[in-house]
Amino acid sequence: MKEKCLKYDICPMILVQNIVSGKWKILILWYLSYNTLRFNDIKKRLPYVTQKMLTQQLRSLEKDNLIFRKVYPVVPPKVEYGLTEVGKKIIPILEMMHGFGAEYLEQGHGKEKCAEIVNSPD
Amino acid sequence: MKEKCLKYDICPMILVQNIVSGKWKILILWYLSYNTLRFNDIKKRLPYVTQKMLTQQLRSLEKDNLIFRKVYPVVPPKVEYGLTEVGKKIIPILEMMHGFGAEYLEQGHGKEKCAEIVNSPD
DNA sequence: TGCCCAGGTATCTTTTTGGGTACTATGGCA
DNA sequence: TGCCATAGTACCCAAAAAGATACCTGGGCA
Repeated sequence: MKEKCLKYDICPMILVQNIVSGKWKILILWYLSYNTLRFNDIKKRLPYVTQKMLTQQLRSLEKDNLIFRKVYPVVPPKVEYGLTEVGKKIIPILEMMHGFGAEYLEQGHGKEKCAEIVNSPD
Repeated sequence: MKEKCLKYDICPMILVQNIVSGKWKILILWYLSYNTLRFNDIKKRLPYVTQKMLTQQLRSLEKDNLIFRKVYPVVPPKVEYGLTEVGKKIIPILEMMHGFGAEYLEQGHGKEKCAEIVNSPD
C-alpha cells in the first residue's frame, strides 16, 4: 500500500476525500466562504440537517483545521464559525465544483436529482 | 427550500456533493483520469475496497454519467471503465483537490491521517 | 415564578453502509 | 474430466451514520 500510495500519489486524494466527504461539509464550507456565520445561521441555510449532525460536521471541520469556532461568553450563547487560512484555500475548489454542478444541471443530467431536493417540503 | 436553493445557489453544490460523496468515487475518477481501466485494475489500485463496494460505486458513477462501462463479450469477461465527456470535465477539480491535499500534507496538517492509511497492512 | 434565547449534550432507535462468504457463467487448457 | 480466469450477484450480518427526543445553561423579561 505504501508503494501504491507513492506510485499513484493517491494520498492527497484520500486525504481530501476524507476531509470533504460527510453529507454537509461542502455546503458548510460554501456558505462560510461568503461570511462567518453563527450556528443558527448555518442551520437555517441547511433545513434538513439536524442540530446534532451540524454540530458534528462543524467539529470535524474544526478538527481538520478548515474552520474556526469563536465562542462569545454571553447569554444566550453566541458562537461564530468561519474559514481558517487553510480553509480559505479550498474556496477555488468549491467554486469549480459549483461551476461543474451548474453546467451539469444545464445539460439536463441530474435534473431529477436536484428537483428532488428543491421540491421537498420545508 | 426552493427559494433558499435559488437564493444561495446551493443546488449545484448539493448535486456535486451527491455525486462525489461515496468513499471511493473521487479515487476511482482520479485513476480513470489517466486511462480507461478494467475492473480488476481498479480493484488492485484500491486494496481496501471489496468487490461489492467497487461494483456499487462504479454503477453509481455510471448512472450519473461520469463514467462509461464497456463490456467485451468474451470469456473470461472483460469490462472497461473510463471517463465520459461529462466525467472529463471533473478532472481539473480532481487536480485541484490533489494540489490542496498535497499542500495540506506538507504543512503537517493531517500527517497522522495519511500515516494511518499508508501504514495499514496490505 | 416561569419562560425565552442560542448552542449545544445525552440517549435511544432506525437507516444506510460496508464486509464476508458463497455462487454464477463460459471458453480454454491440462 | 476438472479447473482456471474475470466480473460480477445474492444473501446475511456487523458497524457506522443519521434521526428523534429530551435535557442543560443562565441572564433578561413578563
